[in-house]
Amino acid sequence: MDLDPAGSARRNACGPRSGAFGRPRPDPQGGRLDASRSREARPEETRSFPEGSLRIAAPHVVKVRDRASRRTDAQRHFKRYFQGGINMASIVQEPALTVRKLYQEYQAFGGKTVVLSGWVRNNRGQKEFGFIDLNDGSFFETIQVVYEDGKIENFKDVQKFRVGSSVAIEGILELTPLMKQPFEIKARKIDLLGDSPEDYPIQPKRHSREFLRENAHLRMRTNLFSAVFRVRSEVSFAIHSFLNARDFVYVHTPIITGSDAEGAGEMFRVTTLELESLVKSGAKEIDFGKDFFGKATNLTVSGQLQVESYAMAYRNVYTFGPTFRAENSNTQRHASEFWMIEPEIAFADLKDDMRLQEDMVKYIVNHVLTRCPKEIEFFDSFVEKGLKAKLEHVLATPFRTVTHHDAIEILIKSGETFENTPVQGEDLATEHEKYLTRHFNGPVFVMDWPKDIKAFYMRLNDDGKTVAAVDLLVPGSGELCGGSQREERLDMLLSRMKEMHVPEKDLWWYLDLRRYGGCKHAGFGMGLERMIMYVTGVDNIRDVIPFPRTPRNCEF
RNA sequence: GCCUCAGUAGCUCAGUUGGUUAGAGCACAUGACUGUUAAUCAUGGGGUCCUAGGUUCGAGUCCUAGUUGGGGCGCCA
Repeated sequence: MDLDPAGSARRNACGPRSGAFGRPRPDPQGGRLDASRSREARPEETRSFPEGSLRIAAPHVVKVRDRASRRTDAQRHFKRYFQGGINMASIVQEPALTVRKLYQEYQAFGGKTVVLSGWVRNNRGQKEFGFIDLNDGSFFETIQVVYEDGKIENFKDVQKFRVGSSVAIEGILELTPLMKQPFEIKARKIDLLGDSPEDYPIQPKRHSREFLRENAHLRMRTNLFSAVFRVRSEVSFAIHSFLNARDFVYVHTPIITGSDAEGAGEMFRVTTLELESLVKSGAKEIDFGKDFFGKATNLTVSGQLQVESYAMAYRNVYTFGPTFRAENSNTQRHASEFWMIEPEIAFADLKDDMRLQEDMVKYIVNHVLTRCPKEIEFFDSFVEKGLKAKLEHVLATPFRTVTHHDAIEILIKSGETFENTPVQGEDLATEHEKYLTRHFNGPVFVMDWPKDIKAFYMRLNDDGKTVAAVDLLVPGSGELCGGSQREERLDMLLSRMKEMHVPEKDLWWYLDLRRYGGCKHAGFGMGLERMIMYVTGVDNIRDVIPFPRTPRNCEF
């Protein structure tokens, strides 16, 4: 039994990650680095890190200094929840050194030996030396590795390492305050782990988005998509952390549904019936009683109805998962499979719902600006000029609100010539949304929609003509969120369902929510991909979802 | 689903009113180069011009159909 976390970390670090070089080297500096402290340190703190306390063990392994700081964050976390009896050292693995960590704390690593693994983004060989731009996936930026003839054993081979190859590198980190990059690695050893032959499609040059879409399994190795999908991860995390901090309960609503009354569009049929043999047997009708669930089933188009039932028990809840629409939509803003966040709040009205939307959007924007500054900088320069200023403006400004009636008035009085003439009581066309977001110069809520163009579950306003629905429009992504206060009055809900030909028998359980302890409540759906498009400036949904599914496209 | 534009080297593209052997940059290969950073320079290899049919003495170029991709609209998040 090994109760020494540092010792364990040392062994772990010499495992698969440093496998390229076998055993760890003896400590060249004979020193140690305070692991726990450096992990917590923010860059500005790191700069004033006392030089004397820095010592290093095996090349990239950070050891600890005293008993108080002997545990890593993860170990302390475990300790807090599982007091006693647990062997932390056997569970917690010291994370490998990454390029991200070096960029955060490079001052502290000056002159130290480091070990990295990653992929060659570019290799510029010259007669007696050369430069590899290494990206290890942990950080947007590459790190420059300098190799010299005589300083490494396999100079001639390394010169030939091609773009895309995976390599392991050992070398000394040198601070280079006068160069383009603040530091670089002087290599002592470079090993090829995986070659990348000359037909590797991703080259250090501009590729079209269309080409990269057809290489969706490789495109995240480019600057653009590396940035997009890291932001996607951060946006997702921000959503959970925003709602979790407000004590929302995360509900996993079903993917397969037996109801086709969700009313959000065409659905994908789920079946185990053997369609070929049905066709061959010449069957005129399909007996869904013989299907897997004993009834016709589909992929969900929304978890809203189910999550409403959880809101009637937990008060504040949300779903966050994939959603499927079989619409034959061919636009930059639609996909057949996408991710949606659907918060639902009890004892709340439309105003509360709008406040939540605004807070959530701002929280996400702030999180991405804080956590992905390099990525945002890149989007600002190469994707959407002025993106950063746009996002900062979003944070600084309250969202505007307009009723549907007033929005139509604005359009009518705008003097613009629209292809679709704006008419009171009718829906907004895409060109109308675009005009409104320009007019208000940022996100705008459009509320109180005509009841005939909205869903049956939306609460009828006192005017009897409109419902308490709201769309949040943003420049570029169009409708980012769509929400409403729900109709909690059973009689009103029933008459609306009758009006709109929604079958009561499938939704008996939904109606029960109004019968037993019903209360006013509201919620909304946010398209994850539309949020990502908004914060990155990337204008095609197919470029913000890892493997996009659209009509006639299900490759990968 | 409707409208529209495009498909030429591994990638990004040029290719004139139809005319001889279809070009460039990057990538790749070989060489040069003592600090490059989408390095640079020299040399070289690399093409079913999306597919099928048609017009023509002759088609990368014109016509028809198909196919794949882009953009706009509708449906929505």
